[in-house]
Amino acid sequence: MLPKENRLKKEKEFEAVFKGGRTLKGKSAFIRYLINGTDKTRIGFVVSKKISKLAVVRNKTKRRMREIVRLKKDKLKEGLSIVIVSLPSITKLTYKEIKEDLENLLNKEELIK
RNA sequence: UUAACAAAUCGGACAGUCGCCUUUAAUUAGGAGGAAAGUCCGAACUUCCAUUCCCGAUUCGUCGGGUCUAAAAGAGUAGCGGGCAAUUCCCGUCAUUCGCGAGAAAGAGGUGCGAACAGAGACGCUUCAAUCGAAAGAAAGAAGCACCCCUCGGGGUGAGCCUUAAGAGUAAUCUUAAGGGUGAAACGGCUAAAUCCUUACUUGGAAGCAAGAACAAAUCCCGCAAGGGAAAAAAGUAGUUCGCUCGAGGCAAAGAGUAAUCUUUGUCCCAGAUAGAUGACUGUUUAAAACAGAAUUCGGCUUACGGGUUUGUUAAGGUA
RNA sequence: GCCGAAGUGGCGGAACUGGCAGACGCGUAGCACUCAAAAUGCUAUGGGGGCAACCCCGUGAGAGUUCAAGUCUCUCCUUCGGCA
Repeated sequence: MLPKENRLKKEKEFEAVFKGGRTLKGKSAFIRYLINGTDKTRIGFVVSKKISKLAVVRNKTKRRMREIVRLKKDKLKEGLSIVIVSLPSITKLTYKEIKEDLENLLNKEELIK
């Protein structure tokens, strides 16, 4: 789990990222990001009911993504707003496969320090 | 021993590293379920509406605050008795059906309207009729009980039904005895959880924690300003806090009761988030895997579920 | 999270208080008209069995009540809507 200051929370913040952000696409998820003008990097996760009807499965995928991002957090640039939206195929992948995929996305030049 | 039946119960553990939520002086303490699920019933709680009474105001029309749930209407329940805050729930019991059995299933008070098609006939009476087929049988929701005897048309016995009495039971009901009529018309055998009337009992209604309560910006407007915002509009908005977890609570013992359940005493505090906290990795245990994630809170019901454990009972077989 | 609604042929959409499911419209196929087509008219149109008469199964799925269920009751599935 991420500390509170690194979480994206407000409806408006999500809207801003979806409106103005740039997109990167992977196998398990896609990422939209935006420079928010503060010195904190904030990250939000989206797992819709289309991924799975079961709350257990949705919680699990969210927690896995959070864990991956938590371990990667220090290497990211500051002052970004990032939203990670999961794709339906994510439920078929193992933890290691998701980790590889997300790390590939986060290793792009614009995001890394 | 095998096969069953009925209950109860567990829902991985331990150690380490890195994180999250609540909490604390403190890495101090705690951190998803038996179904957290479906949202099918019921209750608590809150607001609104209606009603009763009281107080205050009044332009006598009503309005505001508090309090109560009387009547009617409406709603609910329906073998009988009990339990519960309450229920479509639970326990016991009764009659019925199923099973060799342990057991299981299910139960709508009274009266009437309506009740397709087929059929002589669908329940009150009268009248009519006595279906088709050699038979098995067919048609129907029903086709008119069983056995015995003979001279084939009757007779007898029993069951069923009705009445009365006695006994058992809180009651539904059961048992016994006596009497009665009855085999072609006495009795029994259909009628829904939908509609109407009615009986008994119970009950204010509706919406839901996104219920609701409190505090309350910026900007904007008025004003020279302090300040104000019921002159108009922004705004009682964004946001924050409360509601939010000590409860019809858990555990243990004693007592009442066939039981559901209740009473008393002792003891414990056991999630409270708000883009929403339980995760990731490693080791050991043979293997760690089922269904599945709290969102106002409880009580039920229902559905999903890998693998176990315990208790009681029944049937059949074996041994002593 | 809480509350509510719906599901019927290939499609839309009827079926009133339980009594012959599929009215009506669209579409599709065949025939007629035409040199040809359109338009129009007529006929057919859920599935299976049977020479035929006819029989059986079909209203999202599964149970129940009833003589009889698209309709009433319960469970499950899918889709849609409202509430800050």
